[in-house]
Amino acid sequence: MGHSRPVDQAGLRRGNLALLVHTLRERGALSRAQLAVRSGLSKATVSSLVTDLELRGLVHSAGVSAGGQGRPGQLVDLRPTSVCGIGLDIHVGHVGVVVTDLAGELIHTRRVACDVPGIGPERAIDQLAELAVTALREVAGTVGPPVGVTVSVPGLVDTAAGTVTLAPRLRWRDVAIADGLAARTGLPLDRIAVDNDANLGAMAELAAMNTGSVPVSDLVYLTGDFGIGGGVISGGRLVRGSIGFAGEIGHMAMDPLGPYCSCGRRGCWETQVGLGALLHACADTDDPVRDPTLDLDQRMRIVRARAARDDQRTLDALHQIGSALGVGVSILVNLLNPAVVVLGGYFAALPEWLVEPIRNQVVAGVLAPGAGGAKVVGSRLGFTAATTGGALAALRRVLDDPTVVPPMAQQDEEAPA
Amino acid sequence: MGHSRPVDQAGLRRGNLALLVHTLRERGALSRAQLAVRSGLSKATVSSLVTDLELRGLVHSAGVSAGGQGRPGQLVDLRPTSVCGIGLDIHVGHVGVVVTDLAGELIHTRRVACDVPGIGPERAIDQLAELAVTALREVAGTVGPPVGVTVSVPGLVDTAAGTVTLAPRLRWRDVAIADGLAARTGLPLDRIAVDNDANLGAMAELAAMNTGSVPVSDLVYLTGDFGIGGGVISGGRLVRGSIGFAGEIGHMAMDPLGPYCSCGRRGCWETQVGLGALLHACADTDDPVRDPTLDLDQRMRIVRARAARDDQRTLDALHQIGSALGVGVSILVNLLNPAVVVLGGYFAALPEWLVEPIRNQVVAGVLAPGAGGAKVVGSRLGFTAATTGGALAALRRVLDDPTVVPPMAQQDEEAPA
DNA sequence: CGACTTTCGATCGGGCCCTCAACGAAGTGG
DNA sequence: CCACTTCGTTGAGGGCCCGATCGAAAGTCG
Repeated sequence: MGHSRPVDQAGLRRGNLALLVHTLRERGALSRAQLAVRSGLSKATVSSLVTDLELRGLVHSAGVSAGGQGRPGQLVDLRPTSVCGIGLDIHVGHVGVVVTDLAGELIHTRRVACDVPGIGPERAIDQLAELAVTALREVAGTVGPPVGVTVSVPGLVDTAAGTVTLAPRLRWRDVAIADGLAARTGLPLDRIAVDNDANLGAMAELAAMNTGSVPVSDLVYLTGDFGIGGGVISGGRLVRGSIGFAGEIGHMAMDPLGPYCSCGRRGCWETQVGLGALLHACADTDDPVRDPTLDLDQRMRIVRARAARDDQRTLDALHQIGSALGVGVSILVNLLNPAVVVLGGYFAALPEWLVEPIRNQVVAGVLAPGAGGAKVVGSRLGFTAATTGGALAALRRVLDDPTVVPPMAQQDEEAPA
Repeated sequence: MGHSRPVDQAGLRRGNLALLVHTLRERGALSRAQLAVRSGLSKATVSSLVTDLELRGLVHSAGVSAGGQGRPGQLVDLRPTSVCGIGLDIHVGHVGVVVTDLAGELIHTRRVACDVPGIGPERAIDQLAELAVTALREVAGTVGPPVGVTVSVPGLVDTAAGTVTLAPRLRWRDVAIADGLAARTGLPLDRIAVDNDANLGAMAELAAMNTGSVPVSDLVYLTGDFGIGGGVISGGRLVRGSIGFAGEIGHMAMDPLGPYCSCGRRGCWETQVGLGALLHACADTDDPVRDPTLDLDQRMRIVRARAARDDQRTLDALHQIGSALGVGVSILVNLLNPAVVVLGGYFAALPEWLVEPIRNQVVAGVLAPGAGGAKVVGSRLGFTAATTGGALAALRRVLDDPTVVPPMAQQDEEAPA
């Protein structure tokens, strides 16, 4: 098993620094005394840790706590602008970038249309590097240096090597993205990560979910346009599989007599619920929503408009897709018992019509009473889920080990680049 | 998220003690110097930790390491007899017990036929308690005190409360097993755990798998007789789901037009691959293998014998079951990318005929080339997997925190009861 | 056969970290 | 103006890990 992690007291310190940062992220500004209670550490230790974090610029004073008798506490809060995380996104038709601050707030985003399969890996990585560099230049005045970059890819990824093993829809195979980005941007290689888009989307949705009061640690995220991907989180951890290929859910065999799939098999789930199936069901060939040159967002807007005015063919199509989604989701819920199933990708544009039929199928198809408590919801992040997840994944380096940010000699506002 | 674990240096010590115990379990007897290298700790620390473990009776000297020049190392090894773990098992037709020593070696096992649904929970727990007490009496001379008891149940379990939420095949609902066992045996309540049979089986198979040189941390375990259960391990951790209902795999909807299932729905996987489907396919009603009064082992022996002498109807039936298994396993492999799929329950009695058709389906039905490296193998533990897993789960208490075993005043061989 | 080399394991001092207790600081309420 | 309460800092204390040192126990080689 992976139990090989020797612990020294530097690691202990790291863990407790991270504990305070996490506590502040979840609960907002707190006084040292409150931090001590929330974290379970002693007041003395919290004082020491907070001083440390202040020196690193990760937290700062935030006024005094009001109310109550006794001496008011001096609030401590994260200094969101201390560092930033960068998420990059490659898709078939575009590349994108998201920059968030330490609190996970979005501070910059951009998307550029780009025929990725057409121009090939090298020029696509050029584009990515340019996006990253310009984004960094734009946010340089308002936020600290980036702690990392994570690239989202719709395909199979070797996260350890930072390479794309196989991305059929990009027509990529064995592309060393991390190396390429490091060479172009000058960023250190160990701060560049590559991951699957559904995995990153799942992490982003999990984070968005956990701003509420009820913590969620088991979640399934579905993303898709023409293909369908899945991201699974169990116990707060991503389910990656033995070689990182988990979540390849679009090719579940749902119907041995179904239509042929691009993978060569029949009746894969994505032939039933992929964007192709929806468009086929709701419009004829010459319909504008089936115009492949149109942007995906625009086509979704058309479908939404038709559904909103109760166009019967569109409603029927959505119901059909929703039911087929529900059958597959039932399998996932039976197997994984998530607290939430999040619909991302193009599904996120149509929750009003998809959630209900899915729920019905799930309640009917899951053994556990009440579907084991599983809720089905539309994504809050939509098409930016994966990119946001990439930025959060980059921030995780700091969140899990605040000592990666070097202490500053003085209490300067900005760290050097 | 579940990040709320304040760390003090007692916890640090605990972690490093556990690290040594784990290292010894995996690598066998090692000298202190080797332990230092393997664990990443310093020699000085290892010396201190080993002295601590010796005082607790968990390790002992085991000769000297041969070969090489320089002073020979004094080998340290686990003292397997220091403590034991107890696994109890409830099934429809029997109750059972397994006792293992600290190394996981089986030192006692017993199975008693018992009509559990007929006699009801109270008398079934009586039986369990009696099994546990007699087992403890029998092993008292050869092994130390039990560190815990884990009860395996074929159904939905609330592990936190130690209760069975729902076990249709036992006709149990909301049965407080842990409380009942504690009252009957006098064992402390916090050392009695309850878990699902497939989960425990998965953990047992994982442990059996990891005695080899290639570590496995992603595994799917299938168990079944008339119903089918699943245990999923990802990254070395059990996938439990948000309320512990993960792995309810028998009721995946595989065929909307399939036969009716006991759950009221149609085409559940277990209607295709459950024991009922096999028996129905391979024998007429009056055939002895369909005699419900016969022991399951015996019926499997008959089927094996027929298949071994190439009885066509039996071979066809096994091929049919194997193919249907393969379709479902393909879904699991696509979604979870395990390194191994272990066939437990009655499947474990027939691997020669089931593994091949499953493999074929999986290779054909999984997107990742070579099925993502997933191997399909028969269980090594057979029907005792869940019970053995229970004993291992009980031992985990010591393995993860060796300080639960109190230090002895002298180097006595046996600890007091 | 004896000195040298190599490796092992125990011990000691040092440094880091967390905790407890004590204390001054900074408010509120009477 | 004085208790009273709560906050945050400080210093003493103890636990833990680590590096260095040293004696012990082999093998090696002349």
